[in-house]
Amino acid sequence: MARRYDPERRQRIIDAAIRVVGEEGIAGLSHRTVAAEADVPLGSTTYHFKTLDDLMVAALRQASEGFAKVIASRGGLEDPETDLATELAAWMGEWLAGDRTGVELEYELYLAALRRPALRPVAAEWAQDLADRLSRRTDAVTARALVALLDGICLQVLLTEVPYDEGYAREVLRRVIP
Amino acid sequence: MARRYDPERRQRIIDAAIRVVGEEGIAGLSHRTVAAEADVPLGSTTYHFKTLDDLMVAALRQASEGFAKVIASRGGLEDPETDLATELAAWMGEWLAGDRTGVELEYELYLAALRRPALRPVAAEWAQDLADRLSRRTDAVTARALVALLDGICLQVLLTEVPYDEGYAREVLRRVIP
DNA sequence: CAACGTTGTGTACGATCGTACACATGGGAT
DNA sequence: ATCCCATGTGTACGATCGTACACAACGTTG
Repeated sequence: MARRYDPERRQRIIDAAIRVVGEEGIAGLSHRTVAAEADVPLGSTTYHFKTLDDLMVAALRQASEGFAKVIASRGGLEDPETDLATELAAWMGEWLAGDRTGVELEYELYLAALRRPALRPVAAEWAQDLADRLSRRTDAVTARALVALLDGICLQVLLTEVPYDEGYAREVLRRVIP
Repeated sequence: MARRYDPERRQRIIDAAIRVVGEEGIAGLSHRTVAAEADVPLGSTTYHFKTLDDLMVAALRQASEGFAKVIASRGGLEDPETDLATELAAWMGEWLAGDRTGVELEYELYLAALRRPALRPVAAEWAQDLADRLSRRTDAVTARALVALLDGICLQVLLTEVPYDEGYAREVLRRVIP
């Protein structure tokens, strides 16, 4: 039977789920594909996550935390000496220019909340965290508007394959900041 | 055998697909569910649409055209006497307050382009049409920015269940318009 | 050290899916 | 009138899915 003692089994399943979504999309997410990717038997994924929604919630939360760390590590966003619009436009450019799989993965999980109410609190927390962080540089209304505009600009790039235009992003972001 | 002569078969299948996506989401879309909804045999859906992507392209295109008609019928958007930000914020409020299924359906198909390259040209056309329409009231850069901001605000409402705030929308839209 | 509950494993069932294919039918071109 | 091909129908196959369940192993608690 060769039972494996694996105290981090649950975490490894989440990591595997994120890899699966990154490579195949949510459409390719199943208990079986995750089990194969994590190298655990089928029963193990169904034991730790009764439904796929549970698994997606865990994956979205982990993606959100990873995103928050990346944001936090970018000091320029908090430095009052920098221009906020310039900083945001530059950061978005780096993010979109990097690993496309990661960007698509995060947006796909985030947007999945549209049809899956279980994901909405996590998605809301994600957006709220980013807005809170921006609130250190501006007021709350502007912070929310910036989050909306950032999302909209990213979606235009991702959905329509229009190349990212940092100058355009900087310009319109600046308009929103009073 | 009772073969039915049905010259609008293809169109009825698209209509059925839109109803299925509206009620069950893209996850519930299959040749079989659409065939049942359209009251046609399975072979008929696979004949008219070889892949589900083909069917989604047709559905997205039809949704886009319906959306364009709704926009066009709203005269205020073109009337230079009205305030554009106020008009857009009011229109978004009506749209979001109306049939939620329709809103979710349109966004779900639109966002599906993230992972399905076949949908991207249609999604791009959708966004471009709206931007072109807005260009009659403002410049091209502002029009694109407005589309992005509208998308971002709608997503915040749909994903996080924050109630729509028309005053907030009007305010930030106004900032983008030079 | 014994009982128990958590964690892990293997397998099976019924449902659903995309796909393929053989065949029927009838409109329109010739 | 005849032929051809787009259109429509029915069925079957293999793959995959969620779910359930019986059982094994191990850590913990008493």
